[in-house]
Amino acid sequence: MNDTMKYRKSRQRERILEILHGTKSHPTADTIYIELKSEFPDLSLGNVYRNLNILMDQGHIQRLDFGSTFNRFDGNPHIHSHFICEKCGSVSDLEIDHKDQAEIAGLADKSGLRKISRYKLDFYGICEKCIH
Amino acid sequence: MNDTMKYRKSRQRERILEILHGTKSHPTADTIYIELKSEFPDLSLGNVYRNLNILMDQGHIQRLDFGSTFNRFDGNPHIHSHFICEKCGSVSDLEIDHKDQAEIAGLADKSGLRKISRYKLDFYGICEKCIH
DNA sequence: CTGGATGCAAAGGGTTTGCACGTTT
DNA sequence: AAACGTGCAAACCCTTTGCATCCAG
Repeated sequence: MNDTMKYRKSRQRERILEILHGTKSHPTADTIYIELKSEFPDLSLGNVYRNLNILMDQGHIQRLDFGSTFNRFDGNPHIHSHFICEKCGSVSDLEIDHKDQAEIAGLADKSGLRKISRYKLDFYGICEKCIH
Repeated sequence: MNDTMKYRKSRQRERILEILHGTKSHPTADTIYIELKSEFPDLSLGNVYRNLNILMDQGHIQRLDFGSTFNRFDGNPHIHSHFICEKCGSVSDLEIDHKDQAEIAGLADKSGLRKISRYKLDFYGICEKCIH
C-alpha cells in the first residue's frame, strides 16, 4: 500500500475515522467493530481492519502498540506520548512541552552515526482511577 | 506465573540465557530456537517460548516489542532505550546519560495525577549500515 | 462500465497450552 | 516418589486475504 493508490469514499471508513476523532480512548479494532455493528449490521471485523490500514496509509490515524496482543488506534496521526495504566490497560494521551520534546530528540543525536527520524516515548504506571 | 513458583535448573533455559547475555542483537524466539537446535536436536519452539517466559518471570530478561508481528528478547532486564532501523529491522542499545534519564522521568510528573512507574523511550531511523 | 469496497470464511503467523513422557531434586 | 521440564501437536487469537458480490465515480 502506498499513497499513489486512490481510494474511493466509503461510509464505513468515514465512520471509523469519525469514531477515532471523537474519542480519547484509543480503541482496538474489535471495539470499533462492536460500536459500528449496530449501525452496519453486516459489518465484518476484517473490513474494519482493512479500513484502519487504509486510514493509516492515508496518514489520518496511527496504530499504537504497547506490548499487548492487540493493537490500539489513535485518531491523531502525529507522534505523541501516551500513558498506559498497568492495572486497567487504559491508554491516555500525555502532553509534553515542545521544548522538552526538542530535548528528547537531542538525546539521540549524542549517540552516534545513525540517522534518527523519530522517537517513541511512553509512560507506564497506575492511572488516576486505579490508584485508589 | 509469579515469583512464588520455584523453578528447577534446565540446561535449555541456561543456554537461552547465555545466548541472550552473549549477544547484542536482541534476537527473536525463533532465532534462539534455530541457534540451539543443533545443540538440542529435539528442542521445540514452544519450549523456547516457555523458557523465555520463565526467564522474564525471574527478572533475568525482558521482552521488547516495536510493533512488528514478533517480539525480540533482551538479556538486559533493566529499562533502557533502543534504536530500531526502519530499513533492516536491526535493534541496538542506545545509551542515555543518567542525568538525561532523570530529566525524561521528570517530564511525566508534570502531567498530573497518575503514578508513573517507568517509561519506554525508543528511537527509529536508519542505522549506520543502511545509511550508505 | 471499471475498479475499489464489502462480507464471509478461511488462512496466516507468532505464541500458548494440554498431554504423556523424561528429568531433576 | 513428587513435581517441574520437554517435545509434539493442537489450540489460540489477532490480523490478513481470496473470492464473489456490491457500489461509487
